[in-house]
Amino acid sequence: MEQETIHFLDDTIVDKVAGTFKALADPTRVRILYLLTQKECSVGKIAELLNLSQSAVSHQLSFLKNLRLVKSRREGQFFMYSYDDEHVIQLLEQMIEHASHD
Amino acid sequence: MEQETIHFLDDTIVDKVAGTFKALADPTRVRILYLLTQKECSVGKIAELLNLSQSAVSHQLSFLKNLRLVKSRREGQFFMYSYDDEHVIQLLEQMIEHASHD
DNA sequence: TAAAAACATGAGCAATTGTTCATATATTAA
DNA sequence: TTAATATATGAACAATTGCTCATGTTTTTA
Repeated sequence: MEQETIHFLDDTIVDKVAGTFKALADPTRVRILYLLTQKECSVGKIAELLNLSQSAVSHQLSFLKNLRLVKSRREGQFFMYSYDDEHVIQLLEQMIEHASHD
Repeated sequence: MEQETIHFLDDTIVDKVAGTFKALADPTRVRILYLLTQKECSVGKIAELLNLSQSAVSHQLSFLKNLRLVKSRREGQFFMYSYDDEHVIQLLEQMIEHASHD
């Protein structure tokens, strides 16, 4: 009789995994994060480049910042945003690569 | 004057990326996919092992199958499900690894 | 100091999501 | 054939999401 040992994920891990993927599961956030892989940007610049409202961008950045996927630094009247989780950015880039190849 | 060339993602790519990440953005689907990394399973077995209703599992499998992340084969009265996108499974495993390490 | 610019944030709303419940279909056993 | 088992699926419903709109805060400019 065959015995297979199955491993189950802890709730905290599952929620963290799903929660982080959720950050990548929206077109607007994908665009924002992909932009930030190329250039540190202010909120207004992101809105301009991606053709989004200032408020929408700010809300999404707030979301991403809570998950520590992006960080910001003040520069005069601007807030310059950049990514803050290289591993997650790598996963995003891998998925873009994957989605581009079929 | 500094010039930076910025690349923008096509809509179809963005939607595909976000759509695939959406599949990984729910705790139930993460559990199901992680189980399937270890063992081909019937619908009822998944429901039993993960303590979910048959209907909930079936709906989620239907969702995952539409994205070609899982496949099924008939075995008598059972439908045996397994994963069908090794690359996406790798991304899931990487995120689990990442989430486990802090 | 007053106005403008950049950003954050709460409320509200339509759209989407994940589940349950009821029921339909298909296979196997009696 | 009939009953039981395994799965699929549509409807409905509460919860969540992502946006807009209005407004608040901070910094810079006039």
